[in-house]
Amino acid sequence: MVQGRITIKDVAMKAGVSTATVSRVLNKSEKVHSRTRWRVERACAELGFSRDPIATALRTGRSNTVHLLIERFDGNFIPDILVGIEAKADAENYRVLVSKLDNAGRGIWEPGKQYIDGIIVISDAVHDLNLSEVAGQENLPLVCVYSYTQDIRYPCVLPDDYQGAYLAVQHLATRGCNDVGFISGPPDWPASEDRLRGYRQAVEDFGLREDPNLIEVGDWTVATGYEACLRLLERTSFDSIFAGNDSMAIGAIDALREHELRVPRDVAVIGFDNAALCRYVRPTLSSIAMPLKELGEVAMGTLLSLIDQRNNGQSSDTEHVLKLPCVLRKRDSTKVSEQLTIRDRKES
Amino acid sequence: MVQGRITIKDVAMKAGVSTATVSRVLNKSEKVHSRTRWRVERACAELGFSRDPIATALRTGRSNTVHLLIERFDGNFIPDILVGIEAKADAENYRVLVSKLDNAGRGIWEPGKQYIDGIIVISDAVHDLNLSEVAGQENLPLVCVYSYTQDIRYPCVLPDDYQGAYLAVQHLATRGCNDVGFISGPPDWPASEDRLRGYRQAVEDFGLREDPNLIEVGDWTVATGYEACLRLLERTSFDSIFAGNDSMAIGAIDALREHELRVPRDVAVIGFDNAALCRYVRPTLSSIAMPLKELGEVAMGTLLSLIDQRNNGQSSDTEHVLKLPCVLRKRDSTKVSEQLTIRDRKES
DNA sequence: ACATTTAATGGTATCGATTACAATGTAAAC
DNA sequence: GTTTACATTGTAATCGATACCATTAAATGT
Repeated sequence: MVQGRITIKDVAMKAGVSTATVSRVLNKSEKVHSRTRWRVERACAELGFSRDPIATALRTGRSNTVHLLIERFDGNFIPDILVGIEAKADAENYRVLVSKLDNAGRGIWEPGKQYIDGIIVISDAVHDLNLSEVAGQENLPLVCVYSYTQDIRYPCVLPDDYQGAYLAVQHLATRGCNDVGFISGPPDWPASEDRLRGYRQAVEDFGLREDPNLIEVGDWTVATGYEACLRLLERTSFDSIFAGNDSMAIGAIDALREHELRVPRDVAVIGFDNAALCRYVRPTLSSIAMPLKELGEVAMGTLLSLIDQRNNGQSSDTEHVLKLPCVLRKRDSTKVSEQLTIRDRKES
Repeated sequence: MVQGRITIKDVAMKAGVSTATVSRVLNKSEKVHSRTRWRVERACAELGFSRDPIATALRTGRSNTVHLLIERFDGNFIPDILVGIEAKADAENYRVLVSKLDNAGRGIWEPGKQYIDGIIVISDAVHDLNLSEVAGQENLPLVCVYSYTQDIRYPCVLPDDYQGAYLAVQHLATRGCNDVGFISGPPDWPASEDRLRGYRQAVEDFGLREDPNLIEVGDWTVATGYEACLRLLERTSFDSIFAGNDSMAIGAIDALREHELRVPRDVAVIGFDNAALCRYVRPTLSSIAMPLKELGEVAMGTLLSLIDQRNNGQSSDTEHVLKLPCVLRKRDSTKVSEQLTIRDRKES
C-alpha cells in the first residue's frame, strides 16, 4: 500500500508515453499533440503527481527560491514588508529562504547559495555594504527593499520620503500652522535628506515661515528628539513640530510637556513611520505611514521580473529607484481642538 | 578561466581516489584511512569545494531545511522569535523556509513539502488547527512556538505565563501594594488562564486581598482594557492593576487618568508582553518580558533533536510542553514615587 | 509520385551526490 | 606459505527530472 513517490516515470507509464513527453507537458512551452497532452494531464491528475522540485533544481540550476537577507530581524518594519514579499512569492509559486545578512558579508557563501534564483536585501545601511559580494560572481538578480544602494545594478524599492514629508507639512499647514519646527534624522541618511527636502518644499509651497532656526537634528531616538525640541524651544517659537520619526516625536512631546505646552492645543506634533506605538501614546500620534506591504510586494515583483529577464537573456530594464507613496494618518496630536489659539497665532 | 562548479569528482581526481571515498570523508562516519582522509581534505580545501546541497537532497531525501509556518507575520512577537530560530538554525547549518500558515491548512501541500526535514509553527490559535494535516502523512517532526496544541505528538515551546504573572504581582507586592486589580485576557486562551493562576497564587502567597471583585476580563485590546478598568473603579477600590497585556494596561491607564488618578502615584500599573510601546508611553510601562529569542532558539533546538531522533530511528523523548521563564521589566508605571501614600494605604 | 520540411515523440546521458556491493590489500592465524 | 578476517577503496546504479539528438509520421511542394 505504501506507494513511494509518484514520479514522472509512473505518469509516463500510465499515459503510455515517454518521460520526455511528460516533461514537455509539464513545462508547457514545447509542442505536444493536444491528444497526448490531454492523456498526460489526466494521468497526472489520477496519480496525484506533483513534480519534485529538488530534482528539477538539480537538473536546471534553478529552484524557484529567493533568498531574503535581513540585517536586523527586530527592525520595526520587517514584519509588514515580509507580508508583502511572502504574498507575492506565494502567488508566483516561489519559496522564500530567510537569513541574517551578516554585516561582514560572509555567511552567504555557505551552502545554499547555489540554486538561489535571486536575492532581496533588507537593511538600514546598505550603502555601506558591498552588494556585488552578496550577489556573488554569478551576479544574481538582487533588489533592495527599504534600503538604498548607489550601485545602479540593483533596484531599490523605497518609501517616498520626500512626498511623505511634504504630506506631513501640508497637513500641518491645512490645519492652520505657520511655524513648523522640523527635527531631522542624521544628515547622512538618505531618508533624512529626502524628508528635509520635502519639508522645505512644502514650507515654500504653502508660504509658511522659512527659518533655519526651525530645523534641528537628532539621531532617531527618543532622547535626541527630546533634546532637539529643547533647543528649538530656547531658540525660537513655533506652533507645530514635524519629527523625522515617531520616536523623536515622542521625545519632543516629552520636552513640550515639561515646558507646560500641551499637544495639540499649543503645539501640534506629527511623526513619521506610523509605528504601532502611535496608537498607544497619549495623545495618539499623527504620523506618515510608509507603504510597507506594498514595498515588499513591489520588491518581490521586481525581483521576479529580473529573474525572468535573466532567464531569457534579456538585459534588465528596471528603474534603479522605485518610490512608493506614503499616506497620512491623522490622530490626536494634530487635532484642531482649539480653533482660536491657532487663529490668534496666525494673525499675530 | 571559468571553472564551472567544483564537484566531488574534481576532488576525487585531485586526491587520486574515487568519488565514493570522497563522499565517505565528507560524511565522516565511515572508515577511511587517515592518510587518505587527509589527502581528500587537502584537495577539498585547495579546490574550495563545497558539497551541492540539492544533489545531496535528491539522493538522501533530506535537505537541512525546516519550514517555518507563521500565522500572522505582523504578530507582535514574530521578529524576536525569528531571531532565535534563525540563530540556532544558522549555527547548526540549517536553512529556514518561511511561509504563511494558511488558516485552512492547505497551501503546505504544494511543492516544497518534500525534502523538508521539520516544521515550526507560530500561531495564536493552534489549538483550532489540525496539525497532523500540517505534519503530513510522513508525520514530519513539528514543534509549536508561542502556541499550544493538545496533540502530545508535537512539543510546544511557550513562555511561562504562570510564573510571569506571579512575578508581576510579586513586584507589586514588594512595592507595597495590597489590592491588586487584574484585567484578564479572554478566558478561553490558555495564556489567560495561566496568568490568572499566577495572579491568584501570588496574591495568596503574599497575603494580598483576595476578592473576585478585583478581577475583570478584556479581549487584549486597549478599548476593553479601558472599559474593564472603569468597571473596576465603579465596583471596588485598589492600589494597583496588573493587566494581562500591555495594550489593556494602556487602556486602563486612560481610564485612571479620566478619574484623575495618577500613575503610579495613586495606582501602579503593570502590563504583560513588554512590547516596544512600553518604553514610549508616558509613564513608561512596567511589564513582564517573555523570553522570545530563547523561545525561538529552544524551539529550533527541539526540532533539530526530533529530526535527529527520527533519522536514527529512535522515538522522541521530548517533553510535550516546555516553558521558559519570563522576566520583570520595571519602569515608571510602578515606581515608588510617593512612599507615604502607599504606607497610608497599607496601614489603613 | 517523390523529395523535402515540419511536427511529435522516444531514447538516453546528465545534473552532483550517496551507497550497496564487489574488489582489493594487509596483517594476523594456522 | 596459505588461509582467513578485516580494513579500505573502487564500480556503478540510483535519486527525479530535463534536454540534446535521433527517429518516425505527417504535411507540403513541385
